[in-house]
Amino acid sequence: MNGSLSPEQVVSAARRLITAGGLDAFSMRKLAAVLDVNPMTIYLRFESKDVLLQAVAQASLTGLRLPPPSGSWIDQVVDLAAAIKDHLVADRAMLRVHSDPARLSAGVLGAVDRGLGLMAEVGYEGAHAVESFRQLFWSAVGAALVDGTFDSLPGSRSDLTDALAAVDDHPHIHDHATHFGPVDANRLFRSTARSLAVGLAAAAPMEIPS
Amino acid sequence: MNGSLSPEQVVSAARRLITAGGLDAFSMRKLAAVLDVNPMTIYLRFESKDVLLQAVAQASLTGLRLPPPSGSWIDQVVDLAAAIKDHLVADRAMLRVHSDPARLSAGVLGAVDRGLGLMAEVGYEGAHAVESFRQLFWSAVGAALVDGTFDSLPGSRSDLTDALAAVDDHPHIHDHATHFGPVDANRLFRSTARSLAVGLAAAAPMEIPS
DNA sequence: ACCTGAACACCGTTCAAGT
DNA sequence: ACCTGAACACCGTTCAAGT
Repeated sequence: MNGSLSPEQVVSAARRLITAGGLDAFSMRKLAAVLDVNPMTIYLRFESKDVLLQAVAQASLTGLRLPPPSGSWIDQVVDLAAAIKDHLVADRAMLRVHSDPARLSAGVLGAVDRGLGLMAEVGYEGAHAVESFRQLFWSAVGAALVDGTFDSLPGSRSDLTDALAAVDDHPHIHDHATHFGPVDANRLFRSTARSLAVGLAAAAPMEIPS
Repeated sequence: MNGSLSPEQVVSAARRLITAGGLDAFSMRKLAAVLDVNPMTIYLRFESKDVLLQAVAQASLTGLRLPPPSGSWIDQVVDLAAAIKDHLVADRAMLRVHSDPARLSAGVLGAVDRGLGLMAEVGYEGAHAVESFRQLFWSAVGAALVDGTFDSLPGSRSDLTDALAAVDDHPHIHDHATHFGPVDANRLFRSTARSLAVGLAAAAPMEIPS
């Protein structure tokens, strides 16, 4: 190893390691082993594990691709939110890391621009357009963070088994017990985004374009 | 120390430690020091750090209190979502831990029951009621996870400074640049929940009750 | 200038030994 | 039966020393 270790090499090796083994199992020493380098050599490129992980998180945001616009206004809103969420989910292992990715990737900027455009189409202007798009954007981020947590909070069968024990206090749960199947994260997010889009459209100054 | 260390003591000390110092700084050895006990004694109560953290996460879900129902149907839906989210945010440091809290607290069950009831009020039945409530519930969980990440993804001023550099490709961002102030997480979530509620109401079989 | 080995102050957890 | 001390196999990071 002599001047041959670029920061990009470090980031991409770290990304591979995290995607393969998760964030918890990631360590500077393992990364050094994979790079066939002394652990301390990495510290010549990145001042700490934290700084390296931020670079990794930023790299993971760069590849967002938007689907071509098609369908009704509501369809387009839902598609956009889903694209954001899906991209974030793909790099979910790194999401927690985001404490300061000040610079945004071109992909994310494209999504922001598309979203603002959609809001403008139904008459949202200025701060209202920003506000409306933010609802969509942060819902997508939340869904991405939540993805994988599904089945560990209300909704899975095992939860309801317990709930039925407390059924005296919870008549509605009792009535709907048979309908609590497993959660399809993707389907659920799309229907949520659709409801959100309908709500945004209803409050918009203009009619929904056809 | 002789038979005097209850699992409850361990959980509540762990909770205090995590709330005060965050999950990253939490360790079994520090917990043992706070409890004035040998680190290994904790392992007689909980088989691993992971298992202990799950018990902590579950304990943190127990205290959810619902606000008294008031206002329009939409107001109530928004209030419910906000209550869930606020409670989760309060214990946000522990949220990541949830890999298997199979048993739900009474507080969460109450929220599920209230939500299903609200959906029934506008005519959602069976699986549709469950589906509609899930949109609300998981939005709240997502918002809770996201809370604190605000200002690190699109929306903060520093982001837009960068975005303006790429302005040729992003006309909508350019037009709205001055409206990207800091994000008020709480206000944003409430307006998101409101849009969601409007969307759910619009698709409901019945009229919104007054 | 660039890299490294040894060392420091931590981890979670195992296990043989103590009372 | 209940607890513990020493030990193992790890961490991130510092820093003096090597080339």
